[in-house]
Amino acid sequence: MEWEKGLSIWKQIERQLLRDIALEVFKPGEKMPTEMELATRFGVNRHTVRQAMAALAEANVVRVEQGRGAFVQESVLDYPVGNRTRFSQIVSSRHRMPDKRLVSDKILKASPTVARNLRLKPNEKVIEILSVSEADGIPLAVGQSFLPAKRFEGIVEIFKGTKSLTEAFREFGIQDYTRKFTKISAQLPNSKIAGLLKQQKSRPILLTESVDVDAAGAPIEYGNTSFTSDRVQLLVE
Amino acid sequence: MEWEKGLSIWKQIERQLLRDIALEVFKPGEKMPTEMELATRFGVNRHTVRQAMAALAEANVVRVEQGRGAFVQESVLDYPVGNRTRFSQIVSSRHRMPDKRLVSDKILKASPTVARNLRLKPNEKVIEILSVSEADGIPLAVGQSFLPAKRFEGIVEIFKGTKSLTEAFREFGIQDYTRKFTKISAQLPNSKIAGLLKQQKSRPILLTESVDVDAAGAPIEYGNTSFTSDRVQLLVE
DNA sequence: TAGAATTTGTTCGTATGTATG
DNA sequence: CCATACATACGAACAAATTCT
Repeated sequence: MEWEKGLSIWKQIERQLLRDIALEVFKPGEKMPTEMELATRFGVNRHTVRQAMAALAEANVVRVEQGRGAFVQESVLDYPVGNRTRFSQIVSSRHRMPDKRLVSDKILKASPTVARNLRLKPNEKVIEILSVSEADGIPLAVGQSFLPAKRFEGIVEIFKGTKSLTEAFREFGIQDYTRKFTKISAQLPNSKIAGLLKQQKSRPILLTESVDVDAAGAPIEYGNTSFTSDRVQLLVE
Repeated sequence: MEWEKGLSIWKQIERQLLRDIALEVFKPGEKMPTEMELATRFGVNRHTVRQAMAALAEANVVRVEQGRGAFVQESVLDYPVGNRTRFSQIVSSRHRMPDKRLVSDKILKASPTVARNLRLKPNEKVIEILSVSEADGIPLAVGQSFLPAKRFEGIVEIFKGTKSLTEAFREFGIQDYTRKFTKISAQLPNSKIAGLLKQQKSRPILLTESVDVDAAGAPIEYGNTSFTSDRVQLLVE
């Protein structure tokens, strides 16, 4: 590579790498060449490459993981958190194919937390639905939803067909519902969640805990959603 | 320990540990005894203790880290994210002593991101303020704020006295301001942030990116805040 | 910074009790 | 009474992450 005068070499390497990423020579999510490989390719010292990479990492273009390498950051999806959040609308408005895949469902007794949030008596029956939300086949979130079993008997069958809880609720006469609150925390995923999200166990997740209520204010869903922090960020407006 | 009939041993151990935590025999944030220690103390197999611990971890009472041990979860502070979030009000309303400590401040040229969010021309001067927010002397968040230097010349001195940006803004004639948006992501902290938050580098942080605007809609602050995910969760209502 | 020690995580296997039909 | 399934409990060995020396 020819060095341009008056511009530091690491800046020029940074620019070149930025071009390569823009042109998808290195694709989002993929591993970049090692620092040594890049150093030989550019004919410079490894530290010069490191300076360029540090700038890219600072600008959030790549993500460097000790012992594993550097990875091109995927473009993050802004996921609005509000009182009328609907997954399919959000994703398709970004020109991506949404899909919500049912992983498992069962009927069980409400734990104290679930009972409190759904305003049920302890040990009342609830439906637990585990699902994975994807865009273009890439998992974005894993949701664990709890619904009062008495009120929503048979909802799982409808959900399987429509792949949307909003639609399924409509079948039960709920035209509209709103988000009562959303609590957001950051955690490291357990093996199950990491597997479903197809991500490293060492990468953090955004965990939301939320309650949806019907027009009358009665809780209809309590859920935890685990978002991949590499591909999603939450947006409050 | 005497085993009660008709109740599985791991359930009884779970109850006992829960009592110990409630009575602060094991205090929030502290390390629990190792599984082996507990197993000998209760006179059972390590697996039996693990089952009890798994239940406590599931209920979010403890947090288990491979190679390190189990820790009692600290009570988390609900930090509201809205368009009128004020740090000192939030913390003191929870009966805790808020403090915002200035770490550093400098004047520098706006990076592209900063310029875009503050609606400045690239390379215009901005004030960068790095601060740590604490409650009862425990760090909760590290904030990096950028303000237009031209408009807020000398604000750092006022901030040093009042320890509140809200107050400092008032000195500049800004009676009221609102949050335009907040973007939330999860990351692992770099060494600097981890050090300021006094937390492990392997524990994730909640990172918010936000812009505040004055009554006329002009951006007055662009900032990134890193919250300890162990002691804070964000709340959207 | 290399290796030993510590601690939790996972996977075998075995045995026992309990509920169900 | 028997067969089956499931949860409980113990034991041993090894993997993986972290801390100590």
